[in-house]
Amino acid sequence: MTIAQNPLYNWLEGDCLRVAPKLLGWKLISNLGSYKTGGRIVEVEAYYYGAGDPASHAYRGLTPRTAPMFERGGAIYVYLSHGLHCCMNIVVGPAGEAQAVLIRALEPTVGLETMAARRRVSDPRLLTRGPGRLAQALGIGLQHSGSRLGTQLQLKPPPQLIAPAAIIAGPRVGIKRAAERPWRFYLAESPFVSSPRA
DNA sequence: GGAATGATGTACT
DNA sequence: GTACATCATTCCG
Repeated sequence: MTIAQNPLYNWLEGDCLRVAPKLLGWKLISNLGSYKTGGRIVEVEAYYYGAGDPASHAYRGLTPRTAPMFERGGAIYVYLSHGLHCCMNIVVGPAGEAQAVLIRALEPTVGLETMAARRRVSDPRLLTRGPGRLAQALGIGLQHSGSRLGTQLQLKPPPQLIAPAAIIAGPRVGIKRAAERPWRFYLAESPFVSSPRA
Protein backbone atom coordinates (compact mmCIF):
# COMPACT_ATOMS: atom_id res chain seq x y z
CA MET A 1 0.00 0.00 0.00
CA THR A 2 1.41 3.35 -0.94
CA ILE A 3 1.28 6.31 1.35
CA ALA A 4 -1.13 8.08 -0.98
CA GLN A 5 -3.58 5.19 -0.67
CA ASN A 6 -3.25 4.93 3.06
CA PRO A 7 -5.22 7.53 5.05
CA LEU A 8 -3.19 6.49 8.08
CA TYR A 9 -0.30 8.51 6.70
CA ASN A 10 -2.16 11.58 5.40
CA TRP A 11 -0.96 13.73 8.28
CA LEU A 12 2.62 13.24 7.12
CA GLU A 13 1.90 15.89 4.50
CA GLY A 14 1.81 18.52 7.25
CA ASP A 15 4.42 20.93 8.56
CA CYS A 16 7.42 19.09 10.06
CA LEU A 17 7.39 21.17 13.24
CA ARG A 18 3.92 19.83 13.90
CA VAL A 19 4.49 16.33 12.54
CA ALA A 20 7.75 15.69 14.39
CA PRO A 21 6.29 15.69 17.93
CA LYS A 22 3.27 13.85 16.61
CA LEU A 23 5.50 10.96 15.55
CA LEU A 24 6.42 10.30 19.18
CA GLY A 25 4.74 7.14 20.43
CA TRP A 26 4.31 5.69 16.95
CA LYS A 27 6.00 2.39 16.25
CA LEU A 28 8.60 2.20 13.51
CA ILE A 29 8.74 -1.32 12.11
CA SER A 30 11.40 -2.68 9.77
CA ASN A 31 10.97 -5.82 7.71
CA LEU A 32 14.39 -5.50 6.12
CA GLY A 33 16.66 -8.51 5.83
CA SER A 34 13.66 -10.85 6.35
CA TYR A 35 13.59 -10.04 10.04
CA LYS A 36 11.00 -7.94 11.81
CA THR A 37 12.52 -5.34 14.09
CA GLY A 38 11.53 -1.99 15.51
CA GLY A 39 10.17 -0.06 18.42
CA ARG A 40 8.38 2.97 19.73
CA ILE A 41 9.65 6.36 18.61
CA VAL A 42 10.80 8.36 21.64
CA GLU A 43 13.06 11.03 20.13
CA VAL A 44 13.01 13.00 16.85
CA GLU A 45 14.41 16.16 15.29
CA ALA A 46 12.87 18.38 12.60
CA TYR A 47 14.90 19.79 9.67
CA TYR A 48 13.17 22.36 7.53
CA TYR A 49 14.92 23.65 4.41
CA GLY A 50 11.73 25.45 3.35
CA ALA A 51 11.95 27.56 6.53
CA GLY A 52 15.56 28.54 5.82
CA ASP A 53 17.09 25.98 8.17
CA PRO A 54 20.89 26.13 7.68
CA ALA A 55 21.31 22.84 9.53
CA SER A 56 19.31 20.93 6.93
CA HIS A 57 21.31 18.80 4.52
CA ALA A 58 19.13 20.30 1.81
CA TYR A 59 20.21 23.84 2.70
CA ARG A 60 22.30 24.24 -0.45
CA GLY A 61 19.53 22.95 -2.65
CA LEU A 62 18.79 19.71 -4.40
CA THR A 63 21.76 17.38 -4.87
CA PRO A 64 21.89 13.66 -5.69
CA ARG A 65 22.21 12.81 -2.01
CA THR A 66 19.37 15.00 -0.78
CA ALA A 67 16.95 14.35 -3.66
CA PRO A 68 14.72 12.09 -1.50
CA MET A 69 14.17 15.03 0.86
CA PHE A 70 12.46 16.93 -1.93
CA GLU A 71 9.86 14.23 -2.44
CA ARG A 72 6.48 14.38 -0.75
CA GLY A 73 5.86 13.06 2.76
CA GLY A 74 6.52 9.38 3.26
CA ALA A 75 9.90 9.21 1.55
CA ILE A 76 12.91 7.89 3.43
CA TYR A 77 16.19 9.83 3.49
CA VAL A 78 19.29 8.06 4.79
CA TYR A 79 22.74 9.67 5.06
CA LEU A 80 26.15 8.51 6.17
CA SER A 81 27.56 10.24 9.20
CA HIS A 82 31.32 10.41 9.80
CA GLY A 83 31.93 7.59 7.37
CA LEU A 84 30.46 5.09 9.78
CA HIS A 85 26.89 5.55 10.81
CA CYS A 86 23.72 5.65 8.75
CA CYS A 87 20.90 7.85 10.01
CA MET A 88 17.28 7.69 8.93
CA ASN A 89 14.80 10.48 8.26
CA ILE A 90 11.13 10.39 7.40
CA VAL A 91 10.36 13.07 4.82
CA VAL A 92 7.18 15.00 5.54
CA GLY A 93 5.26 17.85 3.94
CA PRO A 94 4.49 18.50 0.28
CA ALA A 95 7.05 17.75 -2.44
CA GLY A 96 9.74 20.39 -2.90
CA GLU A 97 9.90 21.70 0.65
CA ALA A 98 12.52 19.26 1.92
CA GLN A 99 11.07 18.86 5.37
CA ALA A 100 12.46 15.87 7.21
CA VAL A 101 12.23 14.29 10.64
CA LEU A 102 15.35 12.53 11.90
CA ILE A 103 14.42 9.52 13.99
CA ARG A 104 16.92 9.65 16.86
CA ALA A 105 15.79 6.96 19.27
CA LEU A 106 13.36 4.10 19.74
CA GLU A 107 12.22 2.08 22.68
CA PRO A 108 12.98 -1.37 21.25
CA THR A 109 9.90 -3.63 21.21
CA VAL A 110 10.13 -5.94 18.20
CA GLY A 111 12.92 -8.36 17.24
CA LEU A 112 15.18 -7.70 20.20
CA GLU A 113 17.36 -10.71 19.39
CA THR A 114 17.88 -9.69 15.79
CA MET A 115 18.75 -6.15 16.81
CA ALA A 116 21.16 -7.37 19.47
CA ALA A 117 22.88 -9.55 16.89
CA ARG A 118 23.17 -6.68 14.40
CA ARG A 119 24.44 -4.33 17.09
CA ARG A 120 26.61 -6.90 18.84
CA VAL A 121 25.41 -5.73 22.21
CA SER A 122 22.80 -7.23 24.50
CA ASP A 123 21.83 -4.26 26.66
CA PRO A 124 18.38 -3.14 25.39
CA ARG A 125 19.25 0.45 26.19
CA LEU A 126 22.06 0.42 23.64
CA LEU A 127 20.09 -1.12 20.78
CA THR A 128 18.25 1.89 19.36
CA ARG A 129 19.39 4.92 21.36
CA GLY A 130 20.90 7.36 18.88
CA PRO A 131 20.30 7.61 15.12
CA GLY A 132 23.31 5.52 14.11
CA ARG A 133 22.54 2.70 16.50
CA LEU A 134 18.90 2.73 15.52
CA ALA A 135 19.63 2.37 11.81
CA GLN A 136 22.08 -0.44 12.44
CA ALA A 137 19.60 -2.30 14.65
CA LEU A 138 16.87 -2.04 12.02
CA GLY A 139 19.14 -3.01 9.12
CA ILE A 140 18.82 0.38 7.44
CA GLY A 141 21.59 1.49 5.06
CA LEU A 142 22.26 4.03 2.34
CA GLN A 143 20.57 1.74 -0.15
CA HIS A 144 17.25 2.54 1.50
CA SER A 145 17.50 6.27 0.91
CA GLY A 146 14.85 7.22 -1.63
CA SER A 147 12.48 4.38 -0.71
CA ARG A 148 9.11 5.10 0.86
CA LEU A 149 7.18 4.02 3.92
CA GLY A 150 5.32 0.87 2.92
CA THR A 151 5.96 -2.79 3.60
CA GLN A 152 9.67 -2.72 4.37
CA LEU A 153 9.50 0.27 6.68
CA GLN A 154 6.20 1.19 8.24
CA LEU A 155 4.60 3.22 11.01
CA LYS A 156 1.97 1.96 13.43
CA PRO A 157 -0.12 4.36 15.52
CA PRO A 158 0.18 4.43 19.31
CA PRO A 159 -2.54 2.75 21.39
CA GLN A 160 -3.33 6.06 23.01
CA LEU A 161 -2.56 9.70 22.37
CA ILE A 162 0.63 11.12 23.85
CA ALA A 163 -0.12 13.95 26.29
CA PRO A 164 1.53 17.22 25.19
CA ALA A 165 2.94 17.59 28.71
CA ALA A 166 4.94 14.38 28.22
CA ILE A 167 6.85 15.91 25.31
CA ILE A 168 9.93 18.06 25.76
CA ALA A 169 11.27 20.38 23.05
CA GLY A 170 14.91 21.41 23.07
CA PRO A 171 17.90 22.25 20.86
CA ARG A 172 18.95 19.75 18.25
CA VAL A 173 21.94 17.53 18.96
CA GLY A 174 25.36 17.80 17.36
CA ILE A 175 24.77 20.66 14.93
CA LYS A 176 26.74 23.89 14.66
CA ARG A 177 24.37 26.09 12.71
CA ALA A 178 20.92 27.13 13.95
CA ALA A 179 21.69 25.32 17.19
CA GLU A 180 19.30 27.55 19.08
CA ARG A 181 16.14 26.31 17.38
CA PRO A 182 14.27 23.96 19.75
CA TRP A 183 13.42 21.44 17.07
CA ARG A 184 14.29 18.30 19.00
CA PHE A 185 11.34 16.53 20.59
CA TYR A 186 11.43 13.62 23.02
CA LEU A 187 9.36 11.80 25.59
CA ALA A 188 10.30 13.13 29.01
CA GLU A 189 10.01 9.86 30.87
CA SER A 190 11.75 7.56 28.39
CA PRO A 191 15.08 6.00 29.39
CA PHE A 192 15.70 5.28 25.71
CA VAL A 193 16.27 8.91 24.72
CA SER A 194 19.84 9.75 23.63
CA SER A 195 21.79 12.20 25.73
CA PRO A 196 22.67 15.57 24.24
CA ARG A 197 26.33 16.09 23.44
CA ALA A 198 28.25 18.57 25.50
C1' DG B 1 41.72 15.78 -8.95
C1' DG B 2 42.06 17.26 -4.09
C1' DA B 3 40.54 18.88 0.35
C1' DA B 4 37.31 19.90 3.88
C1' DT B 5 33.27 18.55 6.20
C1' DG B 6 30.19 16.07 9.33
C1' DA B 7 22.19 15.65 12.09
C1' DT B 8 27.88 9.89 15.54
C1' DG B 9 29.50 6.11 18.42
C1' DT B 10 33.04 3.84 20.98
C1' DA B 11 37.00 3.41 23.74
C1' DC B 12 39.94 5.11 26.86
C1' DT B 13 41.88 8.35 30.74
C1' DG C 1 35.83 14.73 29.23
C1' DT C 2 38.78 13.82 25.10
C1' DA C 3 40.46 11.17 21.03
C1' DC C 4 39.57 9.21 16.94
C1' DA C 5 37.75 6.04 13.40
C1' DT C 6 36.36 6.53 8.33
C1' DC C 7 34.00 7.82 3.74
C1' DA C 8 30.15 9.80 0.85
C1' DT C 9 29.33 14.13 -0.56
C1' DT C 10 30.23 18.68 -1.81
C1' DC C 11 32.91 22.53 -3.08
C1' DC C 12 36.88 24.58 -5.07
C1' DG C 13 40.43 25.08 -8.51
